[in-house]
Amino acid sequence: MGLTKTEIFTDKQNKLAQMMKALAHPARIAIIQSLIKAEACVCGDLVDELGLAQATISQHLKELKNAGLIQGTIEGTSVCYCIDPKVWKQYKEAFDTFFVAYKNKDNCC
Amino acid sequence: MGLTKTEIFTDKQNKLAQMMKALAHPARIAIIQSLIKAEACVCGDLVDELGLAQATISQHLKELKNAGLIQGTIEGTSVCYCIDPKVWKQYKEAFDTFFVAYKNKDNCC
DNA sequence: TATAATTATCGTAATATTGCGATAGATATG
DNA sequence: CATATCTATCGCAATATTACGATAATTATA
Repeated sequence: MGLTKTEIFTDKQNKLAQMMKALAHPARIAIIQSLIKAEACVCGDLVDELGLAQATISQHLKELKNAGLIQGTIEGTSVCYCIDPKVWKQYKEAFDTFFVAYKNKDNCC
Repeated sequence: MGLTKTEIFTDKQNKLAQMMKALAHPARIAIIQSLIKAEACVCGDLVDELGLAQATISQHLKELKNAGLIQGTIEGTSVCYCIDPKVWKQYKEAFDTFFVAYKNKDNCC
């Protein structure tokens, strides 16, 4: 086992879970927040900023890239990473929809 | 290795990542959505509803309980689970704050 | 072309997660 | 009290994640 049974859930449920997963690590939260503050960033800056090895940062950046949240454009010897506004909006809306679904009705438990 | 270095991140970053992790599985998303729809629920119903074994459901419920998102009150031989409104609100606000921080400025990359 | 600078990838070790059968624990009912 | 019902926990196997050193790949510069 150890394998999530995606086939028994809806596409939306699987997608939302994957979105959550993309952000379910403090390093990736920190990277995103750093990109927001800087509006642009290269991996090297992040290695200095966070306390993780270059290989580790690169791996987290790859996951964020796979999630679609960030894009990287090559700029000389370095890479400029930034947030993808469209995907960010999709995330925001998906999360909003999820959290808005529950209204506290005080009529249970 | 294999151990997240929480000590190099802020409390907020660690907490937000943990919140994301609590919801980073389709079964837990499905459980929450089921609780929202039913306004109350027992574990047995979820076992029928989702296609996972009772032990697995119980494990996911435990994680959601640890995350504070749900509460369980014993009701005879079964347990009535429901969402904790206060914690839900905290989650909602934390997520909102995170997603609102980025404004698309079209002046990068 | 050689060197420096920067990022990606590979390989590996340690830890975490997922799923489930088996079983224990708790409570209602006969 | 014995039995049925329901949930929690244990133990295990399979897979995933995290972290990092070493190294490859790419591009700028001397």
